[in-house]
Amino acid sequence: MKESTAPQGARKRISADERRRLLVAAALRVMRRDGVAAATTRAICAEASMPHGAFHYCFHTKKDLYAALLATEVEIDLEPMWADASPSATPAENITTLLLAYWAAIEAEPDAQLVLYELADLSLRDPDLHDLAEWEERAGIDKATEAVARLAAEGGFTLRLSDRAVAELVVSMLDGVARAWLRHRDNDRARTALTDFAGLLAAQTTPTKDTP
Amino acid sequence: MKESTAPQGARKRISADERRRLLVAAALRVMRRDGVAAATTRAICAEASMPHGAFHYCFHTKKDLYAALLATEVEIDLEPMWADASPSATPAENITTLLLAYWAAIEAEPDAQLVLYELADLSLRDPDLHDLAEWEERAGIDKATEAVARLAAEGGFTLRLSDRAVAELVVSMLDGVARAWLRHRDNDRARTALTDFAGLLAAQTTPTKDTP
DNA sequence: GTCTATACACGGATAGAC
DNA sequence: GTCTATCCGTGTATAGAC
Repeated sequence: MKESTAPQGARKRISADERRRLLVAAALRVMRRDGVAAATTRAICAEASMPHGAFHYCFHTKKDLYAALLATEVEIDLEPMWADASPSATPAENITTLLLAYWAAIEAEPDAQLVLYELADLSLRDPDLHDLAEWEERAGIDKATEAVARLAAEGGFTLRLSDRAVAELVVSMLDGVARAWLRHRDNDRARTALTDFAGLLAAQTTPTKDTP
Repeated sequence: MKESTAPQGARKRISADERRRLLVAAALRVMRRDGVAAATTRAICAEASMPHGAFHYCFHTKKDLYAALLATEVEIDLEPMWADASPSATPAENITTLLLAYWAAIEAEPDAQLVLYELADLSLRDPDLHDLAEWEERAGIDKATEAVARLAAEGGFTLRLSDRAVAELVVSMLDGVARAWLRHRDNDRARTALTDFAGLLAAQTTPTKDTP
């Protein structure tokens, strides 16, 4: 109670909220290293240097941890990738550049990506987690839609399909290519596929008439 | 040893090979119904009306069952789908028709598809299963490549990209769309995406000059 | 409020009976 | 060759100590 008198009394005393944060981080490390299946409550607590019992004090059920992970899950930040896009390049070049920039982020952290997919699979079976995954997907499509709109605007072209339709195709294609890559691990094949796909999209563009 | 004398002795006597077959079938049923995670050795044996011990007598380890499943895994039969393709239709129409026909097969058995994906995820983590999954993928691409070639020939057009490149894109896109659909379960969205994609491919075609 | 030790259930695997 | 009883490890949850 006497919060001002005994600073050393807080030696091991951590708030439940902080513990949750630590456990989520530890869980992610274990999952990336050994897979989602290996991320048992015991393994996670060991990783976080906590007693086993701490887990259920913080999360009550393991599903809650999954939910926290799905909510926390880091999205790839598109912002720095726009640096490579240029108004002087052709639509095909700009689309390819952005697609490959995004791909590089995936390729750089394959384990993180795999965890994402394993969690996604989990959420497909569990009704409680399903809503969360669906929401997450909507957010991804929305973000992609914005990116498509911005790319068209900055690149000076318009697409035959709606921004949203293109975004859906892009997200699905990236998902499919990423999963295929996790199997064959052939960087060139993945990049070639995305470049080919960019070509397909570029063929749907017409230049905006503001530079006659 | 006396194989000719005691027919009634075979009352409950089943060959190990036959048992394996039965267990694989039972495993698939359980997995489709309750998910791969719920397909424990006990649950599988119960489904097959066998004693628990029978499992390890037939498979020695559970991983062997996974391997058997990945090898057995049914592929979607393309053959009947060609019926709908017609030489008089446009390339766009023919591509769309075939893509949607394939999609219908996936949509008709969502649970089977989910199991396929769950097993695929498993194989990504396990080095022993990885090779098997990779081989399976090659086979899928090969089959798709043939289908693309046949479609181009029968539809009377050629594609700007190689048959194989197109096949890779198609397989990845189908994979991505299928997984997205497993989340949102919106049939229209999936069909629209595939139709849009077919349009992208159709734009890459030029008619073969044999009907001047 | 924070933490630990323990109970309980279950899955995979095996030794040994039939 | 077929099957049963049992072991060991592991995951989840809780009762109760600090």
